[in-house]
Amino acid sequence: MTTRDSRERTVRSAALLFRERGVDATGMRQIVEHAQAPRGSLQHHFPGGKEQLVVEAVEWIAGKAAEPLEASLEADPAPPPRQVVAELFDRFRKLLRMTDYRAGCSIAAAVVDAGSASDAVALATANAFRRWTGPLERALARGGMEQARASRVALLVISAVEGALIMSRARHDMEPLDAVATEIDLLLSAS
Amino acid sequence: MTTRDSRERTVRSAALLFRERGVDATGMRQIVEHAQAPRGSLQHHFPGGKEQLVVEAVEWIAGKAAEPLEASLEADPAPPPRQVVAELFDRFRKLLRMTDYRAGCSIAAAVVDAGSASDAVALATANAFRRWTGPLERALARGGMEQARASRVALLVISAVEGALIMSRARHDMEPLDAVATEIDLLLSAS
DNA sequence: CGAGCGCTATGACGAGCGTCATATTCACTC
DNA sequence: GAGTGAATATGACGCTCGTCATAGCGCTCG
Repeated sequence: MTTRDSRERTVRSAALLFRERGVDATGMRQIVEHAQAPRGSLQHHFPGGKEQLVVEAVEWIAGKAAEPLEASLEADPAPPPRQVVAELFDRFRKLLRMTDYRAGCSIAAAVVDAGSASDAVALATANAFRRWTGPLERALARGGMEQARASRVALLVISAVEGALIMSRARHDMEPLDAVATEIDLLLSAS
Repeated sequence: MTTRDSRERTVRSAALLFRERGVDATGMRQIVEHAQAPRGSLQHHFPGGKEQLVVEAVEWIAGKAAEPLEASLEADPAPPPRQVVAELFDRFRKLLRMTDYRAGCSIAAAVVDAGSASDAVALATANAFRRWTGPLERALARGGMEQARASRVALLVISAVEGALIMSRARHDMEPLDAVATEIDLLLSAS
């Protein structure tokens, strides 16, 4: 019932707050408050403490973001890679616009703030990125791209998105993300 | 004498610590300790508090990283853009290797941790990125690339570097950075 | 010599942090 | 309806944080 809801809401709120303020600057009290969840359940649901919450938040947001990618992999008339990538950029464009350039990527935040300090977090972030590059790589290969190149291009696309997200946040404008989207599309067209 | 040294060492240490642990997780006491600088001078040298220190650290590291780019712009036999970019990747490869994948980019750390909270930091990070894209863009344009495209490609290169840095840190291996370097070089070859 | 100033030393302040110990309430089964 | 374990409430713990107030150096210049 509301019980499992409250646990899930906590994980979700953690991910949302992390991507705006960073992991370290986000306190557990703020998380449960944002989630409208009881503070008393923190030690019950997350006995592993903040580290566990960070890991679960990373996994949650990774799944959330990987869904559309995996979905388009299984779609009947498989959409061309160009379209899959374009939609990926669109989602981040919308995120930046909706939060007035305040939000970034929760996973990047976890890497920057806690990646060097906790092996568990480092592992979670590495897996999270693979959930993005994996489907993308398969989509590219199925689109006719040589396997080794598909692997590299998938890494390039995700790297470019992550980096452009940071630059657009810093500049408070969409130019980096737009420019990167344009050039990546060009690259995919020339396949 | 040692006086100005100590101030500069503090800024330098701040930048170095930020890129490993993030801005928020790095305390002022740790910074002066790392810099072997007197704690008492903090309020004297940085009356603006931690925010000022973050801004100066961002400016310092941005200059440090922009130096080679600007230098190759003024070199007599101007090196081809491909080489300039390759050397850029090499420097970050070395950084990752030397710190066992613990270090990332101080500027990215500042954006993630404090970019949304402080206008001064946001401005400093935006300017820092421009100090990288600017010379790169001019190098590309001088290499024969159309101006609008040179601007986009410069943004792509820096974005890709920043993103690959994050992914390589998370995975503790060089594959993302290597893959991105390869693909970017391919893109520049096809110019 | 001594006044002034750049720099440093030191300790305290209030706030927030993550964590824990200890109840208390709730839901559900025998 | 008693009992049982999951879920929540509450407050305190020790620690670190950024900042500040206050004082003490060491140097130069009048």
